[in-house]
Amino acid sequence: MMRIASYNINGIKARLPRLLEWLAETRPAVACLQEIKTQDAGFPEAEFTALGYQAIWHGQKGFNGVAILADGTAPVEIRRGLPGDDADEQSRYLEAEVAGVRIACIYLPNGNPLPGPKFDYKLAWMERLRAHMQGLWALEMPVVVTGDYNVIPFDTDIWSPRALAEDALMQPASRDAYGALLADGWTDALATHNPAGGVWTYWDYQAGAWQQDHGFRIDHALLSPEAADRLTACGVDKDHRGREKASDHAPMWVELRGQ
DNA sequence: ATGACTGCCTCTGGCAGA
Repeated sequence: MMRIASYNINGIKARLPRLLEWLAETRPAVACLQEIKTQDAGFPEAEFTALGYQAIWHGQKGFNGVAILADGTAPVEIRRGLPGDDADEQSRYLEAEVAGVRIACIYLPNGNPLPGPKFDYKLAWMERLRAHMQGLWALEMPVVVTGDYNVIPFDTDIWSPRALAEDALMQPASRDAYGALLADGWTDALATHNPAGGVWTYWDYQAGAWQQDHGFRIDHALLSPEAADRLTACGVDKDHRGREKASDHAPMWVELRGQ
């Protein structure tokens, strides 16, 4: 069994005690982190080494930033940065191989406000992602593309579709771009195992969203057929959202048979 | 309801997040 988790931690410096606690308690084989919000030099590598995890990371000053941690082994880095735009300097993509599984850690652009350049960037980024994922598909190996997609795929993925109807996370263009990935054949693990929806990975800090369970699902794991064939379980570590100084996201994970 | 929180770097207020 191999558990691969994704966690938008909203600042690795502010979150480090919670993050180390989660790793120690749940011990995923692989942890994909988003929004580390630090430059490369500020990444707390030693803290993870002490826990038995080896890491690669792609940081950026103040915003964004992604990392991949592996338990007891070094993630073999394949790529940093999403291809398709040489002018894109935002740290949102990191790809590695761990135990025969290709793992892509993504932090897809939020896209607000819209219309405007940020929403255009989001849609362009999603087109680039689709093109790159078609190359991953062709590898015919287990591939897991996981992270913060910043897309609420269906109305059943939010407590109130009307609440975010005007938001970039729910725009038809955002959903269509996500739907194109599903049409290409990628398996949305959480959606497949929870066809009725109602599973959240994010609760806003504001307006008592957590207390009222006003959440939605934007953190996803898309699996190639070779990975989907090995999918035995998936879930959300919801209780970690309710802890002191928590991220506004909860970790989500998939379990693959073997290795 | 121009609302609400939180983190970052710091022009300690403005930006970004979702």
